[in-house]
Amino acid sequence: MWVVEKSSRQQRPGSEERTGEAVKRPTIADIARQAGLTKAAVSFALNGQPGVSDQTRTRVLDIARRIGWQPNSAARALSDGRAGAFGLVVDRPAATLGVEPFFMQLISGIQAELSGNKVSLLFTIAEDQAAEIELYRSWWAQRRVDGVFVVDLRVDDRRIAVLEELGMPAVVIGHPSVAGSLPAVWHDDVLVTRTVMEHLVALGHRRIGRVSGVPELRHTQIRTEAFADAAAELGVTVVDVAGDYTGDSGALATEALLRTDPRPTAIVYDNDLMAVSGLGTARRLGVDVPGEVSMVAWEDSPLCELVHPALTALHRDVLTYGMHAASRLLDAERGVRVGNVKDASHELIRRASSGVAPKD
Amino acid sequence: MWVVEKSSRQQRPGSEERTGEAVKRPTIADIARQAGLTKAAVSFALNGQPGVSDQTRTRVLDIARRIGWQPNSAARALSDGRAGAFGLVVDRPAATLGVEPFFMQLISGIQAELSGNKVSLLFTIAEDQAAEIELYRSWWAQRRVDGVFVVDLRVDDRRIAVLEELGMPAVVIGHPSVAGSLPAVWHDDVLVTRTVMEHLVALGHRRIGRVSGVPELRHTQIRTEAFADAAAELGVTVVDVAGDYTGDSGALATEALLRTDPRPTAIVYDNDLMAVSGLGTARRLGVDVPGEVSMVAWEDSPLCELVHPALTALHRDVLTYGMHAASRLLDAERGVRVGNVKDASHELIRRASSGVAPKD
DNA sequence: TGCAATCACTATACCGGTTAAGTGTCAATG
DNA sequence: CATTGACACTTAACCGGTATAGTGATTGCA
Repeated sequence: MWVVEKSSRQQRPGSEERTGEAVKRPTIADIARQAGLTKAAVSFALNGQPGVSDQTRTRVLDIARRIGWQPNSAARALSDGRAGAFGLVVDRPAATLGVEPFFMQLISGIQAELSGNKVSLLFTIAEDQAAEIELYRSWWAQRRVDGVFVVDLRVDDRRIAVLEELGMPAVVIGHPSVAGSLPAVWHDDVLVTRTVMEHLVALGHRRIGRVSGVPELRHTQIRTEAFADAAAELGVTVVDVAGDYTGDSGALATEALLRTDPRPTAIVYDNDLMAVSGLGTARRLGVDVPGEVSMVAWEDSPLCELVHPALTALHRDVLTYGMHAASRLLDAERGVRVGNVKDASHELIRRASSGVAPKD
Repeated sequence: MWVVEKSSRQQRPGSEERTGEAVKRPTIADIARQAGLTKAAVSFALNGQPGVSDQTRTRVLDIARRIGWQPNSAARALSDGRAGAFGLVVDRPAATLGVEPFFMQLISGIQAELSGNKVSLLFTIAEDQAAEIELYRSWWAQRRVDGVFVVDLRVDDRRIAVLEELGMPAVVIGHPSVAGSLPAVWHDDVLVTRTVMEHLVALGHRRIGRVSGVPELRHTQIRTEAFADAAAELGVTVVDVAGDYTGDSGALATEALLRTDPRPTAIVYDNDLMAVSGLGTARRLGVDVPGEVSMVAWEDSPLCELVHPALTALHRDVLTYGMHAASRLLDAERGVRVGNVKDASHELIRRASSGVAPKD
């Protein structure tokens, strides 16, 4: 229920032309008139094109600056056939979306790279993958974007084929193995898995629990395999339980793991929220962390430092990740052949939640 | 450091025209040719304009559907003078940004309303308010957006005057008192403050601590005043300490409050993160929650349910909030006189962290 | 001194839509 | 039977940029 109050402002965009100069935005025709030139000459001057004298160019630039001219994006887009914008669509339940700092940081990074290139970012949250694909088709047909960033790769991802079919420039933020012919910016999760496992094994852990993210995501699958491989090589055991990134699932999974016999002496969580929840669950069940069970979160956030004991976590520089993705997409859109980029791996930040394994 | 791998895909947008039909997107000229009509007639048919027979209209629509025509957004924008996009800029340190689900939910809501109207959302994270203002000017000069959503109102907010000067349609998501002539969508924080205070006073609390957000934000100021007023009316004491939404500040503020003598028996936090951190701090100091101190978070999130004891929190429907804001901006942009909208207030969700005040 | 090349522009068309004004055809009407 | 008007279109201009093909004046060189 919402209440409409007193009307306040009169906002009539259509009336701009009538009220005169105040809101009217200048065009190159205005500059041309003031400079006594044609539109073409002004365009040459503004774009550093040859065809005008230095003196004229300076005069044109001065006028442009004085009257605050900026190119009309629609006119330019129509003329040179590029929208000057990239798209990013996320489809995830809103519940898990907001809690993770990942997307905000990613967007910060993307933006940092794009703003210097006068490219904007269209950001949307879609209902499901079908809606996301429809959006791609429609953006492309309408020439609303020049390319897109693809996140949250699925094991069998329908988006890739669609983007390939459309011939739409795109950069995959995720593992190249399911990126088809699209360039990918990615982390080596296999390597990171080894890092975590070695850390835990060095502390004496021999039975390790893992609470995964949703199995449909490709990176979950990759990590699951990597944990199994690392366990085999290091001669230890890994017990997998599937979560879905929510606190609830983290709690349930933790409870299940803590009830197994023998109980794992360490648990790795696929995100910070499940780890925090797992920590609470352990306390509730009277299990000491890290005395009886060590805990590690894959993905760091302020949350990890805030709980007690503070969570050992795998940290990565998402901002830079976003910047790299953006710079790749800029290249791809400009027609540069683009390969995959492997970004720096997650770094293990040791905090209080992981320690030596308890003696039997 | 990042590694460039093998080159993968050849992506040359410029080569589309040469390679032929595969990627070429149809225009109304294509439809006109196939239908044996002029562009104008096709345009009338497509837009439900009079001037063509029903038979012709059907034929045109059939062709359009068959060849997958969608209007070129740039051409339409150039012609009718509207960009078909709104903007949302946030300037906050990335650290506090990501952790709060607020923006993601807000964007979800905005998007839900906009997508039905074929309007896109340009989303950007800016360095500071100056950068944000520059972005507004540039978006407007370039006609990139038809209007913007303004969030995080400051006590003395320079953005309002700029938007008014530009004559740019805008909706303020925040209190009308600093929105100038711009329409606002807002919550009645004064009312909410009373709700919280009455809840706590009913539980016997007479000395209440509050950890505020940054004082530069208008809503912080409003709440601070409201707490003081409510305290006076209810005959209790409120002790304010300023935080900055980070976990660290929440911990410090909590420690400060718990050291005062007499110590407050309840603490209200301006966001969930500081509340969670405060909870941890209390435990660290050996102060029982809610036995010795009750805690309430202003702003609910999965986090609040996840900690122990679960946090009593003020919940609001951010999705709907975003939808209302979007619908207002659509109106404003279309020239409808728009007033302020008061949205439903926060709802107090009672959980384990608040209880009766301890006896002296 | 004559012809070509260069310079600094102008004229014009185009991108893909929308829209005001004009045209030819046919049926209704006085 | 001539006039009117409605209908179903076409013509052409416009939105604000970019790009290509002229054009007149000056300069260079044989």
